[in-house]
Amino acid sequence: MAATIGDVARAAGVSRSTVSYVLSGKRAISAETRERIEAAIVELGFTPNAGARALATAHTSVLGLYLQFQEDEFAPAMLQYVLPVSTTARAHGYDLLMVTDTDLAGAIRRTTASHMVDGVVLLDVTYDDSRLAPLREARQPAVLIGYARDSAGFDSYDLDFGEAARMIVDHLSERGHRELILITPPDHVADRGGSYVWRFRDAAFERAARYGLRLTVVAGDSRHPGIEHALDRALSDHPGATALIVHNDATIAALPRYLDERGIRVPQDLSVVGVFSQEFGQSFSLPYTAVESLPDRLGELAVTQLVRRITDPEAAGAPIVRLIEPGFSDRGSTRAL
Amino acid sequence: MAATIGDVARAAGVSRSTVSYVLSGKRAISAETRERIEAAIVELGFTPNAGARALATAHTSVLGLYLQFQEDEFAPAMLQYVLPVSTTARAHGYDLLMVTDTDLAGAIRRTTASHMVDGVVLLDVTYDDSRLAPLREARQPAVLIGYARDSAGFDSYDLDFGEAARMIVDHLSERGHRELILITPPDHVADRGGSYVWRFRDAAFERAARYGLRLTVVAGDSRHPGIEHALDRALSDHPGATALIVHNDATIAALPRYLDERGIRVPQDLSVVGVFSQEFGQSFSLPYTAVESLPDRLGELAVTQLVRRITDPEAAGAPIVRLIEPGFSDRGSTRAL
DNA sequence: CTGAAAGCGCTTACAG
DNA sequence: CTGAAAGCGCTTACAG
Repeated sequence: MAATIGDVARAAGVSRSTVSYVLSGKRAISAETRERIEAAIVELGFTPNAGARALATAHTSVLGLYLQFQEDEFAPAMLQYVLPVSTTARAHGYDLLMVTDTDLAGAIRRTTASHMVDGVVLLDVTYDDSRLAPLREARQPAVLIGYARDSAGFDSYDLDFGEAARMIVDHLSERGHRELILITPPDHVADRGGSYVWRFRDAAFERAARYGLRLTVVAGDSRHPGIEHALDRALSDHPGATALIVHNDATIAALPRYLDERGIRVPQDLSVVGVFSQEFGQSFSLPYTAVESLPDRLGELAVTQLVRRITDPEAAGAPIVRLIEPGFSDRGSTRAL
Repeated sequence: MAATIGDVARAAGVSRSTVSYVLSGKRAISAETRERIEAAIVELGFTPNAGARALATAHTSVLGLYLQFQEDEFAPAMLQYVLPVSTTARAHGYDLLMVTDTDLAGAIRRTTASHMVDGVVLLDVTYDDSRLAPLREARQPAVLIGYARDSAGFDSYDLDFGEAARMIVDHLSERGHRELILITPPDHVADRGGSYVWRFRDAAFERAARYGLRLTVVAGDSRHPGIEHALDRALSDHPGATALIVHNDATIAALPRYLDERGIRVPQDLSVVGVFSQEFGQSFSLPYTAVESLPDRLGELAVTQLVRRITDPEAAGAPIVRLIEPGFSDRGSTRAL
């Protein structure tokens, strides 16, 4: 069987506590003793047992990442958040328990109550998220990626979708556009509490009104051919529109082909601005100017804050609600009129 | 603090072992005693501590899922495997530790040696995979998704890419095509040991030769505009080709738009067959007939076998190398000549 | 600078 | 049908 700390102690001729202190560095050890112990560790291939350590210290060095894949959502967008969370967690010495149960609230209860994780990262948070209740019962701190009505007790990070909308409307207004179409995520996303839908939309309306622009909103779809139908409807009902704002992953991914098929040239016939990340744009070869959604940055900030709250709750202070300013990437898909 | 088994025992007026046996069901307990204990469990909100349980039983009910995101690979394809692995693991009572360290071999060593996981799922396995060495040292069983030169000691599951190629060539041959183009994954994928590249290609060649068909192979790219260049080259160098076989995620995802732009109609001007999963086809709205890569099935089979090997090594028998027959989904993108 | 011992919260032979 | 006790492999006050 695998070597234990006792085996190492015996081989090095010291007590188990001394081995433990060499491992943790929590007390001064003489050079010779340390060397003997380190040699024994290497020799025996000793690695501390994680369960034993967790039991003794009451922490696991594991973070829980909870996410669900909605049947009606566009899956490829999700992965962008998983990787930076994982990478940042490791950079801080944490591993990641990835939980995708259908009953996420139950899974949160189960994994936090059994002390499998030191902290929780909740992805794709909705406005009245049912997963927050079990999270409030948990002993572990949590960070939300997304925006909830009541995030009391949790740090939360999200893109500033209001600002994203304003940036786009400003950009189009400056370029002389007076009639805009906005494709939003499908209605069921808003119904489910995806607040980015209305935060973006309301800000776009407000800004358009300020400039006296006409803004038409059409809910997109997440599946073919609903995507194309929504676009057809939007464009044929508003032949005067000169710019299309797309706040919908599935639609923007399908857009290049759609426009090619309809013979609509960008930006000559129509200006296009999207909301998506650098990487998403790359995966789908999207040639559109975009407000960038920065999943890397959100993931990193969220995990870093969570780790701070785990390791030094005092220093972490009161919970934060942080809205990140989007990036902007001009790919030349908007025309000056 | 959280309730322990001792608190439950005290509340129910029994010993800790009796509580434990109620939990595990490993011995008969009188109805009254059980009821009292169950009431106490609910009352105190008791959930066993996972670390303590792992220490006592030497198993964690956690599987490790190890994967890396190559800079030059097409990320959206990866997620398809993660979800079925996660779902199947939960169905068997296991949680998932998702590990994405750059140094995966080191991460495998670390997580297996510290006994954080009961078993290992390795994704995207290459022909001479450097992660197999640390896996051989591990006490835990492992399952490979992919195909390695020497998978001794591990169960492994992969799509039968040879059969996939034969299915496609047969299909095109039956429909009268005599000159075919095959777009493969980029060279670096094969260089890295992605054996599906040559298993597919060699079988395609062999089959084409049998029928006396002409088959031209062109390595695709994973990024825009290399994707388009490869397609341009392939099509202009072989104007007589009537069918395109695409064994490359990034290329097939970009293909609808590419063909639209070039004014090439499918299947009138060109027949197209791809290799991709149902879900991938859906995400990218791909209108092409395809041999299906069945990530759901592979993930499920792999995890089920891994769990069997963990729980009942005798019954699991000798390690398996299993190549799964692909699905076939005719979307009408091939023409009879 | 180092050791002996208690304790973390479970499970499971051993006894009755 | 149930209990007392040992043990899993660590960490960390307590002592010297």
